[in-house]
Amino acid sequence: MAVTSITSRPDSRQLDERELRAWRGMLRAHAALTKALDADLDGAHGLPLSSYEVLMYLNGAEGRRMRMRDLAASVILSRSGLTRLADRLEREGLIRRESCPSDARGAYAVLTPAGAEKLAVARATHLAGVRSLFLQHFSEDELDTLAEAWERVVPGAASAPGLACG
Amino acid sequence: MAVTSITSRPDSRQLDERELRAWRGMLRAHAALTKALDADLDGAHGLPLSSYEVLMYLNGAEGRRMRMRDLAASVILSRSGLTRLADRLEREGLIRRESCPSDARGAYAVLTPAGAEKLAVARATHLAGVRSLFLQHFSEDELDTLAEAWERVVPGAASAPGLACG
DNA sequence: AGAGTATAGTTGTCTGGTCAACTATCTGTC
DNA sequence: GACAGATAGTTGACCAGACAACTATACTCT
Repeated sequence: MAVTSITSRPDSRQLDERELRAWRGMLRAHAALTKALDADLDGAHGLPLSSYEVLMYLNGAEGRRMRMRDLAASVILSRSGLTRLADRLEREGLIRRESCPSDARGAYAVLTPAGAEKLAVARATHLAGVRSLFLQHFSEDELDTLAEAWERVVPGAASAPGLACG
Repeated sequence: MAVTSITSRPDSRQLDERELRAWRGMLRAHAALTKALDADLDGAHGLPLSSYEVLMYLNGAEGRRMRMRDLAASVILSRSGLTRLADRLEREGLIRRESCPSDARGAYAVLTPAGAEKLAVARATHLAGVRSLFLQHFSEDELDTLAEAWERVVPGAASAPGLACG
């Protein structure tokens, strides 16, 4: 009588409407959100979302500095991608690089005072955007449910390091 | 797309843990999912996710053809981006362009038999991926809940055209 | 009918990202 | 303590998209 359960859903057929709504909905929502947030941030402060995230992670880190590899993982970028992003931010004076005393291969990205200042100004914009476009649509319980859902899909997704830094 | 009301309430309070888990969780889950799905598809069939989506939409459309602008909106690409993607697909023989009799400015992208064949083969891979990486983690009720959430965030996100085409 | 505006698609140019290769350094094993 | 991988970061080459400009066509209004 076969109300389809998780385990008995056929695997070879097309996605049904329910599945499509959940799946494509996420793709579309993500695209719309990131595009809008990036436009806000870049428009208001000339700071693309990816740059903002670097500053944000650095600001939340011990000594306002992070190893490049960790930073790359945090902002979801390849190491080379982060190298180039860091180049740009360094050129703008928002971060600087420092060599790592305990590992001569390594480098820290360090938030400069100018970078911290920029972040402080941009944060209001970004947080307002995240709230008005995303968070406000959900109750606290629903946010927990969502977080739990992400955790199921990608273990560690919700419980990432660098929390509580905006 | 830009948030125009951001100045009305400059709530720059940090996000709390609950909010961060829900928000960053989505960013991370999305990144991980699309990366994994693209790798699957491209690895198995030399067909990137974006190409797959074009074929999929065409296959589900009336006469296996769509106007370029509609296709661009469906796959979430700029018009120029779609022009270039269509160029590649046409070069591979998976689609062809046809002029539009009712509007001389317009062009159809039409799925070729080779494209339909390619899609048929790749679909199993993609659907299996979407199921194993995403859908299987949720009950039917939860999928409905998710779809409803997307709809709240971006009206129309879940109820997009081109449904029921895999 | 003609003028003015809007739209479809393509193109030039640029940016931001990936991957693979490279150098320098670290670590574990014999 | 030297050698054989691993690992950190950078660089070169390349690619996919975005945006703006352009051409051609369609629509609207008088």
